[in-house]
Amino acid sequence: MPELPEVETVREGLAGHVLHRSIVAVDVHGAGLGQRILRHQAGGVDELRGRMLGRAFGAVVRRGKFLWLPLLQEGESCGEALLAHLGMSGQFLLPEQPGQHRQLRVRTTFADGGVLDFHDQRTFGYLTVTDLEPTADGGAGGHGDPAPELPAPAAHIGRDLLDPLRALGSDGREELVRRIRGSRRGIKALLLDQTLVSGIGNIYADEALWRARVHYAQAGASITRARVQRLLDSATEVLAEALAAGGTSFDSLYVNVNGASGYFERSLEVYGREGQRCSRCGALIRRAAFMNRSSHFCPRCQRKG
DNA sequence: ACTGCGTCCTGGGGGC
DNA sequence: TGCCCCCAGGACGCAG
Repeated sequence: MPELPEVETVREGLAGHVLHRSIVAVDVHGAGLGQRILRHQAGGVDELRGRMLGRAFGAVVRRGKFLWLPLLQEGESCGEALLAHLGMSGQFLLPEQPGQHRQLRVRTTFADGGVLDFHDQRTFGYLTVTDLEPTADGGAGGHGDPAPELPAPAAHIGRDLLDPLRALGSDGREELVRRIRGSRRGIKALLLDQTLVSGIGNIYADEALWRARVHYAQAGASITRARVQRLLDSATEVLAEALAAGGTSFDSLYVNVNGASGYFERSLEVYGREGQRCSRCGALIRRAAFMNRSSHFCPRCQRKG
């Protein structure tokens, strides 16, 4: 399941291959499922083609789990970008020998004959060309951004923990801690709230909570400032380590742009390890429902205080 | 304003 | 062997 480390791995893979190549065709595959990928494009594939053909990608930018590729017209920015979200199972693939595949949904063809394919089994992902607008929070859009602009549909997304500016401490870490401690919601709901801090999904939320020894249902307002800081540090560390490993390919729905799996799954301490022993204390890892999702945790290390 | 739950979707796997 | 049901969950819309 693509979260920040997986999306960043894809961003890096795309950035090395798709820039400054003229787009000559955009085609939808898979009947209704391909159309569903374009559900946020009001004018459908016709509008998508109208805004992509003859142009080229100038960059590949990511904030949280959102990816976008600013478009160039005659080598100049045109204020528009192809916005992509991978959802649960979206994949960008750069096949050396373009062929058909059951889950191929949208194919972009470049003038040199190369293609960029978007695959998606569950079709929670989407592609849409949208206008760029200035960022409201003052920073750059995110990783890989050439300008402080965001696609309109992603403008509400918060900065992520690997954002270069956040890492420098020059922005909202204190504001984030304050907002977490001002909420009565369970801490895992706060970690997953993409408007507060983006990029964290179910796997890395569980892993960060285990590292910081925090129970998923502990109310934000009941956690000390120091513990919230430690939790954010843990989340930052696990995201960075997973990125270094190329991401987590837990259920094979995530691969990089060359079709290769990431290998962070072997480093997971709680996610998918129900019934196995906690590496820290030996207690049996449990799985429990929270927010209609599975939460994996150590009942001894992570107690609700 | 804030919170939480239902919905979308496919394929793999377990149970009978 | 085959079939049915459940489960995985990111983001958003809506109800209370």
